[in-house]
Amino acid sequence: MTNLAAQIELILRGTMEVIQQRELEAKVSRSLKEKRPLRVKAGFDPTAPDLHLGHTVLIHKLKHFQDLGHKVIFLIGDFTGLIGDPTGVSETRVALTKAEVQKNAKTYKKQIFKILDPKKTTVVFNSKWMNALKAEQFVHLCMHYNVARMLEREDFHKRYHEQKPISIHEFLYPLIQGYDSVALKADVELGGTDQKFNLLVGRDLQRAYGQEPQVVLTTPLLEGTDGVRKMSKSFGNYIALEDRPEDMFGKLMSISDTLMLRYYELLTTQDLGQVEAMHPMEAKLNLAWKVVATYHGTGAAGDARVEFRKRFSAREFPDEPDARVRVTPADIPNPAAPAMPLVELVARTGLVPSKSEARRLIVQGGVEVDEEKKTDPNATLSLVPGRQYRLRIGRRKFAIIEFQKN
RNA sequence: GGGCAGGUACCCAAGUGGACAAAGGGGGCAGACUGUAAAUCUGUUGCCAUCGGCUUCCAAGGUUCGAAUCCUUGCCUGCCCA
Repeated sequence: MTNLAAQIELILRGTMEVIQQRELEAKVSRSLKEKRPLRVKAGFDPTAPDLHLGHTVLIHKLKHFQDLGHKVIFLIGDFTGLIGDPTGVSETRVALTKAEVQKNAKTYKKQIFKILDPKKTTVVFNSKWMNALKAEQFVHLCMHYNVARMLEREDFHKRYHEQKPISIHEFLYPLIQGYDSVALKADVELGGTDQKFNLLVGRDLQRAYGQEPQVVLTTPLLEGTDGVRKMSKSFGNYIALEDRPEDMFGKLMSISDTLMLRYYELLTTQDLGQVEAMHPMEAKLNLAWKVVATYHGTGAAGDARVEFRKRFSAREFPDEPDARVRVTPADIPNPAAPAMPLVELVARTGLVPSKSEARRLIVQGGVEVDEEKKTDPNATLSLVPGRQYRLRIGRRKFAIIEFQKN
């Protein structure tokens, strides 16, 4: 097992807040002494997941713990999912049905094991102990927290003062999440920064149940590809786990160098010193490869890399164009001298939204036919039967035009 | 239920009878530059077309030679009062 200082360094890498660092050090050093791994918990609400890289920051942090030999407990909140986390919302969240929860839980499991080692990961569902809890025990649990403290929470506070309804069951959410920590005897719990309150309730409840309180570690929100706002589907700056390998690779290659380091920090276990020593472009290629390999396998990652080199580095025509257009004599007004306006051809690829856009691209020098730039918007391409024409449209779109006699 | 302020292109936002396909910013796209990037600079950003035309400013009506702009109704949003 790795020594204390090295462990702490990796654990703290990229984290927002540790409560308390002293406790963390004590726990780690005791774990070293007693050769007993820490129990590290992270819970996931199985709300409909369109998972993107931003969601994986937490999972990578778990991976760090796993690599250090600690015991990772991945908790799927199937019971809490039925309540709906009130964190950050301004009105009561619609609860999921059991079937939805089950389905989403499955998706989660599939995705996390692309990062975590399934053999070393314990997956638990909190319905297991929550369903077994008797009403009396449940009331007892509620005795350990009070309303005033609940209302200190910013979101509840706001809703209360705005006289918006807060349903009693929403108060139960943090309690149950906290009770999960008791049930699991967690040493450490991870969560996003917005989860801080819920995580802290865990500490209080553990104390109330005579356990040593867990250390709370919060992870930051990952910046999206624009490098500024948090990664989110609604900002369109996200990289989805189910993005095509080439898209994923391309998106990763177009991030800034600064953001690249951030992604290394939060999405890999690679030593950051090493990364900084690399040529930035190599480092970026490496990052893109790693990420794609994680979600699509090394084969796909290799292919994506080759493809990227071709398209962008060498500016070569790719093996597979984005579109193929077949032109037949029926499309030609004058079959004696087969030809078609370039604007028309570009538009027919479907890679541009309109003819106006095609015209614009041509004028701006964004269109090439067989490696030759065409800038005349009124140009016409003579078509030789059976011949293929290679069209480059803009930075990254390629099409093949074929003229067939029949 | 009452009052007030609004709803403009992908987003924010100006425009308050004609010169408006609609300022400005953001974002997008293209070109230059580069490391394939970022930053920067330049151009471009409704549709169709050779001049030019066509459809847009929440929706539906109306006034007018002419409306994003004025009127009516409806729908929606924010704030205030009950």
